[in-house]
Amino acid sequence: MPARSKEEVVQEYRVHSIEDAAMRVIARRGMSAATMQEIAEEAGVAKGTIYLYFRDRDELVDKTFERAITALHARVEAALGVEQPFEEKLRAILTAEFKFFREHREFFRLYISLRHPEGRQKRTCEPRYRARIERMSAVLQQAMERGEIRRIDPTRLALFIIEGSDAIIIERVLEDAPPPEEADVDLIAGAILEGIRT
Amino acid sequence: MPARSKEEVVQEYRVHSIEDAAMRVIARRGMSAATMQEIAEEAGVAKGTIYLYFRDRDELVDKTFERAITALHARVEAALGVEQPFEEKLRAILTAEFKFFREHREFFRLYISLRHPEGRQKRTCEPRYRARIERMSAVLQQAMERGEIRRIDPTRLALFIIEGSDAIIIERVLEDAPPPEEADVDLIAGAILEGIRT
DNA sequence: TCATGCGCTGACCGGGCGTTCAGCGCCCTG
DNA sequence: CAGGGCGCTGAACGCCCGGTCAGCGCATGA
Repeated sequence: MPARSKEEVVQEYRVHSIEDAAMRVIARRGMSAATMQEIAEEAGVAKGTIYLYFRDRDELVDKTFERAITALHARVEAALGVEQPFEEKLRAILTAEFKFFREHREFFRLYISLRHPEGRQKRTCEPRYRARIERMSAVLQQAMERGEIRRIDPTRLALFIIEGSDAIIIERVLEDAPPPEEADVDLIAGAILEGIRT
Repeated sequence: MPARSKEEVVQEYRVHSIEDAAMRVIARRGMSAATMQEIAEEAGVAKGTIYLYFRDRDELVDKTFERAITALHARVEAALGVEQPFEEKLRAILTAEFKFFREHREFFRLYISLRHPEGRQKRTCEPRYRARIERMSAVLQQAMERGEIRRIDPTRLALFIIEGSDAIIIERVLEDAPPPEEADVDLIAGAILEGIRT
């Protein structure tokens, strides 16, 4: 039983094509230099067509970000087991994020641009980013309650870990031949768990 | 003996006024929404006047960033003693950066925007940012040679620490009543030196 | 095969912004 | 006090880009 009519399938296909095109153009031109014209060309449609599926440029960018970061959240959530020691959870999160950005290299610039929104454009983007922090914060808090890690302001700590890791993830995206993922996961997990003092 | 003539003094004053105005406007509007018109009004001059002192918008933004980040580097350098244990160096760097961004709150948005440049605009900005990483990397490397901290890829580690700290610094700028600076310095230094495992 | 309409197109519009430059007035000098 | 030039001004210019819409052609169904 096809719950979705043929029209809906076509519609969804178009929407996704355009979002994918937007992501690629933003990745290579940057957020502010990405024009509707170029996005349309990249998607193989006319400029006007985009406006049949998205109200305006903001909505297109918003929805594109939304879809990607929802996928990222899902990936992280799927990697997290229920009864896992903290170290495994941390490594699972990092590994999931590394893998996600390896498979979606085009996403990184959109992500960079929308973490700290400039003008308006905070409808969906910034809350979604904050949700990443809050998720990590919750994991940290749970580990503190279990006595696995020291008691430290979990939100601050989450911010520190996420942004530090993101910096390494972005660096990897820009590198021609990044080191193996386990090496960077070990580096981060080791530094944050054991500290760097000898 | 005035090495600088009156004209030079006036010129420098104008240049600085305009740069300061640019920084304030970028802080409140965001990089892409900051117009030459508004920067001119903020500086109390006509739009055309800006072009007597800067070739174009890019040069203005560039020079503004340059001046601020040079001041930041100087502040960090001044805070670093020669023969200091690593922990003190790390705390000195963090404290200097916290203090700098507290006194130059307007700088943070320019800093965010130019860390990862979009189009061209990499003449001075990105290298200056990389220099921050390299400076931290050098401090880490020295500490490794002295056996104060474990041997870990110093550039990666520097990236992790700087970006993690920057995230907290930016968070503080956006907070109405941030916690005492020592609290956040302790958090970062503690987490990175001793780790968070109990 | 023809009529219908729906989805797509892309030329066009309007506004905004960076950049220019002709002129104005103030200061400095003789 | 008169003349000149230098620094500043802001109206005007042109480009660029987001957004629109009249019309075209293809698929569909009779």
